[in-house]
Amino acid sequence: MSKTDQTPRVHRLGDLQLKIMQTLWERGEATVAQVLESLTGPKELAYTTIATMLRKMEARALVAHREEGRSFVYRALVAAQDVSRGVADHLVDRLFEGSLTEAVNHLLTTRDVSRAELNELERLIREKRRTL
Amino acid sequence: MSKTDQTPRVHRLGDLQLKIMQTLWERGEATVAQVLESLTGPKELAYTTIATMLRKMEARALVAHREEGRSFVYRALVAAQDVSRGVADHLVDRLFEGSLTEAVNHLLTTRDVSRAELNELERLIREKRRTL
DNA sequence: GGAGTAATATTACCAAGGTAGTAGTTGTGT
DNA sequence: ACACAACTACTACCTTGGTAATATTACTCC
Repeated sequence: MSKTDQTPRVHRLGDLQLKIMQTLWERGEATVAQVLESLTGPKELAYTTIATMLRKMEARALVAHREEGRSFVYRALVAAQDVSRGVADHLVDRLFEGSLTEAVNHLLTTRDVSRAELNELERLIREKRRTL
Repeated sequence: MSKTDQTPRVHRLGDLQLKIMQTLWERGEATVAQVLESLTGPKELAYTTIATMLRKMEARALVAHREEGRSFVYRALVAAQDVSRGVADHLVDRLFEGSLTEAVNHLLTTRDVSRAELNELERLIREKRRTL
């Protein structure tokens, strides 16, 4: 680790942070304005809110920017996979003591699941088994 | 809603809060000292840390207490199911746009899964299908 | 060159989680 | 009665996420 630790704790990203990351993952790069645009939702956020958040995220090494004219073009520094993995693992550990089957079981019993989804899940399992 | 809203946002419980809740769920009731005892881990927390946290949680209507002698005996006010459901749902929505199969797929591909677990998962799916 | 505008920079606030010290209270044993 | 131990109450502080206003800078267009 060269400078100030690095290695951001990828789990525990806030909701807004996640949404911003998702925009960056989708588009590869985005300016503040573009991130703001992509954030459709009930509540319209202020331009500076996004800008501030991005700067905070840069301080945590989640994103980086390059300058293009007078604008900053941000990109993600962490992969979507790493984040989902971090968040999901953290949750499985916290709630189900690391048991994957417990977690899936919970999802199956508390959510509405269609027959088609069940089929899809079985397909995924069979596929996974083949790679084992 | 009679007083100050009620209805705690059960997702977004902190790590410590979750651990405390789990102790309460397991034991039904517990004093501060008992919660502290049950929190084995690398870092020893101070007695007052637990006490303060419990008071904050009571303010958020996550727990309640009764007095027994000079001690407070706390109990959970929200069910384990509700919390895991809230947390898990929130995560599936945030990360996988509500897609259960996406979520499970992610778990399967990023984690080590044993053959036995895969079998168990298939069993769960078959069982779920029967109740549909 | 001055007005307007689009960006970033700075600053501020609030809420919540986490952590804990200190102060006050009260029961208990000698 | 008095010290001690066990508790709660109060206070404080730090961090992070979230939200945004205000200030500054710089480009662009008459």
